Amino acid sequence: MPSNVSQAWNPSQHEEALYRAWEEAGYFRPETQVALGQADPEKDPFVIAMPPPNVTGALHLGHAIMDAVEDFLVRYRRMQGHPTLWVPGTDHAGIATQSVVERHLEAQGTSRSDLGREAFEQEVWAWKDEYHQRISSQQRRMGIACDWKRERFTLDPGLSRAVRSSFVQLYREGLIYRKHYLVNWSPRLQTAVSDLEVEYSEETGTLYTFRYPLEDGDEFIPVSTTRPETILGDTGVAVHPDDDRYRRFIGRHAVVPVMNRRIPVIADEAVDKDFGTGALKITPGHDHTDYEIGSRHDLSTVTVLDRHGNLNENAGRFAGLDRETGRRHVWEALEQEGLAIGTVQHLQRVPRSQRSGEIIEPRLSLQWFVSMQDMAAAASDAVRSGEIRIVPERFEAVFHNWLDNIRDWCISRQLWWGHRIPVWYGPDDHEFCAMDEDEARMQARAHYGRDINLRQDPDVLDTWYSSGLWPFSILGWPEDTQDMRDWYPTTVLETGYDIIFFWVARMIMMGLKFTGRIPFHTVYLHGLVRAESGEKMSKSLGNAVDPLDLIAEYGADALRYSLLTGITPGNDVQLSTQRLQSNRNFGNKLWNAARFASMHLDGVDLALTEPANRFQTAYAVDRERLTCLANQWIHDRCQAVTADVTRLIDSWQIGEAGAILHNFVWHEFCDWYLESAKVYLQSGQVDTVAETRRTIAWSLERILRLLHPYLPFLTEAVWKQLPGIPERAATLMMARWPDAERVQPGSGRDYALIQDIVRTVRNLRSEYRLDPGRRLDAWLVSQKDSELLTRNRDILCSLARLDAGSLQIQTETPAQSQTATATSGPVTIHLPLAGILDIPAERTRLAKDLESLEARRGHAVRMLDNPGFVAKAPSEVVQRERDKVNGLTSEIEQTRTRLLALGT
RNA sequence: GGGUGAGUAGCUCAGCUGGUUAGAGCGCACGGUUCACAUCCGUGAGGUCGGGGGUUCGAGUCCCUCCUUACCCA
Repeated sequence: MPSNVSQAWNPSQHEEALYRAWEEAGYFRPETQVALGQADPEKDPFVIAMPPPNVTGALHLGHAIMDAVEDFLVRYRRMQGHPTLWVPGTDHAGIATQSVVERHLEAQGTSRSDLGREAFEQEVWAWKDEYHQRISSQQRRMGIACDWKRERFTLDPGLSRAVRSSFVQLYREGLIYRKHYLVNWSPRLQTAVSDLEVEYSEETGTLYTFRYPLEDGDEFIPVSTTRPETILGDTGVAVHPDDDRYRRFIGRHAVVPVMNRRIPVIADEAVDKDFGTGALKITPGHDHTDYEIGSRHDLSTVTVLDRHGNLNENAGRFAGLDRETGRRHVWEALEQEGLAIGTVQHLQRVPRSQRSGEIIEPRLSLQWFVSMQDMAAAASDAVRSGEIRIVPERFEAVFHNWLDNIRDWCISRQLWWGHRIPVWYGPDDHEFCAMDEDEARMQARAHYGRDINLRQDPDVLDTWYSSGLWPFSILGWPEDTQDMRDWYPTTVLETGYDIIFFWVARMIMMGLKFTGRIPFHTVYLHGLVRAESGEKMSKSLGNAVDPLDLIAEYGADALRYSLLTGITPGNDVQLSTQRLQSNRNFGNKLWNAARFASMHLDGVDLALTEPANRFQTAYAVDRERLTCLANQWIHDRCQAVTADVTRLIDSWQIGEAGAILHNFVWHEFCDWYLESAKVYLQSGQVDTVAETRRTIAWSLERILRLLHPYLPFLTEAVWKQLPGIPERAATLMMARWPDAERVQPGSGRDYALIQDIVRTVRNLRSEYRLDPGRRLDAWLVSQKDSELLTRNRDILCSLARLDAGSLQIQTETPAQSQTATATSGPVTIHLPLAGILDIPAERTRLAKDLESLEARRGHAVRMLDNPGFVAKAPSEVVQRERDKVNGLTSEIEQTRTRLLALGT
């Protein structure tokens, strides 16, 4: 790296160019890994099917976290030499995309029905093209290393074939069926939606109580309802069989007010005696619970609302009114007839569309369903047996709970955007389910004995149906492709916990059903990104943040690093600009450390290792032959950090691993090692300088590898400027993740003592407000470590700013009384401060030190005095406490002696 | 009604098999033009780990219970 590079890391100057170079070189493709000989064929392939973002709109931070985590995993495994494939793609998102395009058309003064189906579909395709473009450019700016050549869209021909093929199979097995059923109807979007697409919100409404007149006599049953307009569709009144108040009515008949329809009074245990009046009006056509009760008692179903949610011809004189108006009018009618009892404010659960927020209307209609029972059981088993692992584990309970109580899945949607249901009807409505119209026609000819005109079912499938096939449809299923053989099952499915039912569970069910195998081995669930205010980020709330805005300000690396280190699996993350800023600073810190290194490595010929796989090439440094303490220390620390980071990542603790790297790079490598190395580099001793240069290069290169999955751009930019290695491995992306070597236990002790002495001197300097630039005289008194101190006196002098000429390292306490004194473990430090020293203040300070030392020793002594501790705690823990007591005892002695010397 | 998460420094959060004096970033105080970096350097203050009980030689960490809060399912 030329040392005249800019003083600050400037992401925008490098990131896009680096990405283009990676992509053009084909580094994102497993084929390149193999061709270069970087991948180890013995290792398991690592495969991720990217959760396809909706083409509804641009990505927000919720997607960015997904990109960051998956890219992290992919880069990490690729560096480890696993053949690695990450397949990107997008989802057509039926209902969501259709409604945004409809809104868009509305704004232009036209509409879906004006355009007609074909023209409307063209509009949506245009929308899709635009946003697909936006999305993939956003993802490229994030730096994601996915195989763009394998990119898929859920409406691609191949994926459409997968949809039809799976549908036909389920249909033929009798697992897909069509029936009239009370489904969740979205009046504005004019379609059925699944149970999962309905959200319930607690809202204050009105509970209306009225008299349900009996057919015979003038008795009545008091009944409460939140929806008087549905009285028009009542077909029964239910009470609890054990309810003494109403038992005498059971089996008799009531009369629907206004409509004068005769309906039975029935007994059903589902009635809650303690809610309202304890009696229930039954409207099977407009309420899920009523529908079930109605089915049990063979009640007829009357539908009084049409597809727009307005009262229909069955509502008699109220026909044509909307729901709200109808409600008012019906209640007024009850009041006029003297049947109204009263109203009361009431907190109720209102079903609303997850998409549009409008109130969902239960509505009887003819829909397609998938029978879920067996598929759900198989999915549950796959997780229970451990074949599929969910991280974090607690979500397994959520997963099982849903599958164990599953209901059949309503898959038909009355939309124009999506996979058309592959069923054709004859004139008598006979169904022909087939891969395409030709095949349906052949079936029809066989059925009718002649050619006949067929019409295809107008409905499309729920988007999640095609998403459920994603992990294998993207690899070419149902064909027996090479990709299926090479890459299926995939390895990790990474996504947010909010779609565990919608998507994860369905992929497992459909994967097992259609491929006979699990679709992935591990499910890793990340938390949701919340706005700085703490609320959920969403487009409808208008608080969605475009990752590109943050990237423009802080760089992609800082954004990625913030997302990766801010997270714990399954927990939400609140992203603050402060965090982004500090992580941008971290990048800059590393950049400058590299800049410093380059000043000393420029033009230096560094020996390289010659590993069997050239991607493992490192700078040749033999730990055994290192002679300088700081060089030994940083070498050992790099090994220990490598081990820690690898272990943490392997146990999904990506955030913790990142935090360790941050602290290591900043507060060990930069603050201590490089500062120590400066001393060696200026020593003028050829061997010391050479060893230090090698060690700087080796440790910096190690750090770049460890940080690459977090900060791909910065690390690559720096790494490419290093001497020697890039010529061998071409890109840091492909450089081998380092194996950690074992470190001698206790190896860090000597350097830690040096650090402690330096800190103690700095502390004294600060307490005495000594001029920071002034070189201090000092005496270091030590019984056993004087050789160590002597050997490292240059480092001590430089880091603690001691005067080299007057630094004394000795075994005897000096007689001088005008000194500030402190202990650093076995070393006592005296700073002669004749004329400055404030003896009473010094005495106070030492007394405080003494107090703290004694408190710590007291704590340890009490532990050792406890026979249970000595007998039961592991021996190394006990030994540690013993060593502590010994060390503290001598420090206490030193401090006491000093206090005595100061007099009283 | 059932379930899950969160509650640790002023703020945002780590702390995963129980074991030094509980950490980080930001903020705060004091001091710094040390030739990689002011997107910086040095020093420091600040916490009864939500309350109570229990298990244990030892609990932020395990168990019970309660409180606050967010979310999921019905």
